[in-house]
Amino acid sequence: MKIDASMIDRPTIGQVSDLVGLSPDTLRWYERIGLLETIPRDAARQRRYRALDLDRLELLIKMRATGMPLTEMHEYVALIHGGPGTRPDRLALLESHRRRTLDRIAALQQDLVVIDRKIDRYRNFLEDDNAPSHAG
Amino acid sequence: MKIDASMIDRPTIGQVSDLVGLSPDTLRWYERIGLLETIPRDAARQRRYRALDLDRLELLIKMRATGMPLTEMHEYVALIHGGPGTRPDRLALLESHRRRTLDRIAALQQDLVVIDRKIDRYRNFLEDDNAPSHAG
DNA sequence: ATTTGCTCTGGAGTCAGCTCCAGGGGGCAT
DNA sequence: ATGCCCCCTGGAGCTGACTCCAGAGCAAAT
Repeated sequence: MKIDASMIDRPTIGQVSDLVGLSPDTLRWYERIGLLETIPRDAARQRRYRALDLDRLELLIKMRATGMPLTEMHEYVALIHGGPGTRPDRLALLESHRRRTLDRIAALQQDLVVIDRKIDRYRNFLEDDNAPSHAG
Repeated sequence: MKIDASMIDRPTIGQVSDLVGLSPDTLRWYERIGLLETIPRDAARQRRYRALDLDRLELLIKMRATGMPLTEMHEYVALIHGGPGTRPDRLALLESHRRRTLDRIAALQQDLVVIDRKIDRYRNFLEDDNAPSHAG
């Protein structure tokens, strides 16, 4: 196999999959539903991802990881398609997502308090089992 | 309607729903799949939740809120059914969930970094738009 | 006595987000 | 030229977690 620039710069779907941790099926599916642009194909009609596709993908993955629903990612992509004039809207969308994520982190910490209380109760049970009554 | 102790101590499904924020359908469904014990019924065959049902429910809700899948909640309930001898296992389950939740919080914060970078880029775009070149 | 409102059961439907599959290449190692 | 491995498309299938519905009961209000 001859090595050319496209091999280095333009990974195939399997390489991207290994790189970012999404399955090839998921990558194809993101493209189908319009989260990614149509990825350019090589002579054999196989996908070759460009740097800009990977950049978009990185952001999408972080959005997903922080719990943004696909519908909202769709909105974001639609704004991109709307051109530079939509930058304030994109900023607003990201800022509001950021706020929500911080709120969710705070909520998680609160929820953990209840679980921690339960953990403490179980720890006490176990202590009592090991030292049933040192005054008996 | 005569007010008796059961009205105060034993809320109906609607009252519990208002209290905890799960729909009556979801409460019935949690019972069906065995996350909650069979709730005792009153003379009219309607559910009357006891304090211990509500305690369990509170924990389940916090488990869900912190992302524990139903299957693992099932395991926890199965351990309860296994009697006091399973307390070490229940503790282990809760502790491992606690760890995972802390890890997830850390991951969320990391993921936000990428989003924050994007936000900064958009902020810079907007600044440039407002003051295109102060040396022009 | 009829309407209103909550509840019941059991089963079906929904939605998000993937995941799998059939049927068909291309390219390279043996 | 025969595997083998990865890739293609389009559509179907799956899982988790609910959510809705039909058909019925009881009880307080009008």
